[in-house]
Amino acid sequence: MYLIGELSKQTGVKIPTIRYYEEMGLIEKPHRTSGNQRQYEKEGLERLSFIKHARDLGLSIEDIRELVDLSSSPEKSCKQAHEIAHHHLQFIKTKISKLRRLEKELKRVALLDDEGHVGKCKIIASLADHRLCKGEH
Amino acid sequence: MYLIGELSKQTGVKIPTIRYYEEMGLIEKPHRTSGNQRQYEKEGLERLSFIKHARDLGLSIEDIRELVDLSSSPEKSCKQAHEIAHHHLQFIKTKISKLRRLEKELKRVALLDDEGHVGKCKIIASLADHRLCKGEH
DNA sequence: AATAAAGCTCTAGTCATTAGAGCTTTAAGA
DNA sequence: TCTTAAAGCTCTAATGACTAGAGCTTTATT
Repeated sequence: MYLIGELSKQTGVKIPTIRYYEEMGLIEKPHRTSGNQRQYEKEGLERLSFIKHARDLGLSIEDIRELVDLSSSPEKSCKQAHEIAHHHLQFIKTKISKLRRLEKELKRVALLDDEGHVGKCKIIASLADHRLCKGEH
Repeated sequence: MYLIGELSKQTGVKIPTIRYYEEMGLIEKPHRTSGNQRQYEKEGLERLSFIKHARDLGLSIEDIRELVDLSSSPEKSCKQAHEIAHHHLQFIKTKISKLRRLEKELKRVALLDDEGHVGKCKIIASLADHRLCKGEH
């Protein structure tokens, strides 16, 4: 039995976000007290944790809605859940490799200054000169 | 000399997005033809490519504005440039390590299905079970 | 000269929140 | 019991980074 503030603390999801999820139909409308305040049960906490977890992993609300819907019809759902997870894994992998390339490029740029103090600033020149990393991303 | 459509094709940035970047001050206002159409030079193309790359890598508009300002204002000191470059390098490194953790977890989640078709879908169960990755995100 | 394609501005919509105004309910102390 | 303070409520509007559409003008081609 948690009020929204407690639920927020437990899950790390901010209060307006919880209400937004409710409006979006991601979480069930909770029971209200006589004074109209939301009152959550353990299941509400669990579902919100699930959503938080999936959001942290970068899944979209729609992805999550799919997963949530799927979890209520478990017999034909695993394949689809697998697809969603894999699709997202691919997305993350691409992102990582792109970031590695930028890291390399930024390192190159940042290190220039070690020798660059003799003449003009080479960092700026290098940032402006995009040819050096053409085609890499 | 490109019109906006050509620039869009060359860079992969959609036309309204180019105009949006202009409004945001990320790219310079280009010369207009007698008929008021935007006409870009090589430099315009290069800057937009740079922005596209940085966006693909997940840098925010504000991050990019800093880099762009840096690259187009040589009066700024080399020290400042060095600081900004390093700051972004740090930013990228953090981002990479965060994504690596997500990758690991998603792999764990996605691979579950290899054995999971026997019983209930373990992907959903795993996403719901936050204990398995507590503290990681 | 006519038509299609591409350009223009301006407004409004998207997603996933987040912030604020202005009110009510609840818990705790005097 | 009365009074605050904290926490709740609804509703509206803003954020960031686009994206789409209406309704018009310019340019290229036949």
